[in-house]
Amino acid sequence: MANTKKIDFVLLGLLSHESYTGYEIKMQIDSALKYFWGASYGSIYPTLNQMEQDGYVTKENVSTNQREKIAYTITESGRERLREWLTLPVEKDEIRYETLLKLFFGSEAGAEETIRHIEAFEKKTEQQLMELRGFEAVLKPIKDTSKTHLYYLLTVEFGIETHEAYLKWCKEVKKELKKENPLQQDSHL
Amino acid sequence: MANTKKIDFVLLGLLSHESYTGYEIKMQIDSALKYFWGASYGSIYPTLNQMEQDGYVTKENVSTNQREKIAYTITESGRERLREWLTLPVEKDEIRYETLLKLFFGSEAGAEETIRHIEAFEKKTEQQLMELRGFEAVLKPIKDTSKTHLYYLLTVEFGIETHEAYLKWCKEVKKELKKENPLQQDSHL
DNA sequence: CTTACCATGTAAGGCGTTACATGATTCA
DNA sequence: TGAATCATGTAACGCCTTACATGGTAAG
Repeated sequence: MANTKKIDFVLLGLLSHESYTGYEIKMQIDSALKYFWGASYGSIYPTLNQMEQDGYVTKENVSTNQREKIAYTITESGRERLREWLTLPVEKDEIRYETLLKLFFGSEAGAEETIRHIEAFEKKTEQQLMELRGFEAVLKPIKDTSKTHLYYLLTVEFGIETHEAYLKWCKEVKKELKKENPLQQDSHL
Repeated sequence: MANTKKIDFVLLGLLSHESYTGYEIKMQIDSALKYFWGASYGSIYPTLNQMEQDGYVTKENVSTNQREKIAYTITESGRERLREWLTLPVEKDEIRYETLLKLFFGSEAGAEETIRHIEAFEKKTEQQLMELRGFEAVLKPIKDTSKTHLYYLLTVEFGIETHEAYLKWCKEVKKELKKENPLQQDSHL
């Protein structure tokens, strides 16, 4: 009851910025939203069709030659639905970090094994942080040219702050676990 | 294929620390794991029964008077299965933050509305941070008495670092959004 | 005596990923 | 000419939450 599906609002939100094809929506999700949300084609395309039937979006054939291409545009009714959801309180923020699970149960496998997971997490975090800083560099200069740029930038700043915190934490964890297991050196590729 | 369910390992992991009833497992998940994982009775009880049939845990009736109570204990085979999973690389760490979604699409609702979500997030973060510091205060003095305490503490430190980062970020976001909407004052209850 | 908590479980159904299916276009 | 990318979609199925069902015990 409390938990309604969010995919409708993800699509409506993206389409409130500009018109997109299903494929472009997927690309947006995989770049801009990927640090806090995800979705697959198997949920995007059917939802788009459903929302067209419900009058929240309109579809337009923009095929070039033989390559079929359908652009979706939000309607006023769709915008209203989005705004309505936007005023509702947040239902749930959740994280599911398998890395933390493996750390929590790490005593069964030992410090050495656990350090490996932390180092993998650290490496991934560093890469993502670089990407986020790239977004930041693009968005910061244009943040006053459009509201959407500012809001986008603020979510990027969230990613940066949290990823920096992750890295700081990784260092502490490694230090602590290497006390457990004094032979362990920094592993290099 | 890549994504196998984790509930088995959550239960096995908890039972590797000590024997529990299904009810106690749920309490553990809702206190120690809740910052990075969740599970409901509807998945806990059936999984426990399945794992008993598979020989990963044994059950023991520990009912007191009329109150039925079943304690589960991990077997050597269960421990092996846990250790095996522990050596496998992490498949996925994910976050699903509705707050970030509402911020990303915030331009449709406006700064004032969006600030409300940030303030709600900030308040919840402060409460959770207090709870995490409580855990830290308990665990820090005993971290050398058991490996499990140390690993538990490290996950608590993760919560503390990230929640502090959240709070820092909330301040920046509020500052930035209030520029957008200069009439907005700090809201007080 | 009733509310809150202890305790175990099942059934229905939602949600959404994974895998599959199909075909055009671009580039090396 | 084969691989990568563009592009749309469906079907199967897995996973897990929600809601329901049942009953004991402790405290006020």
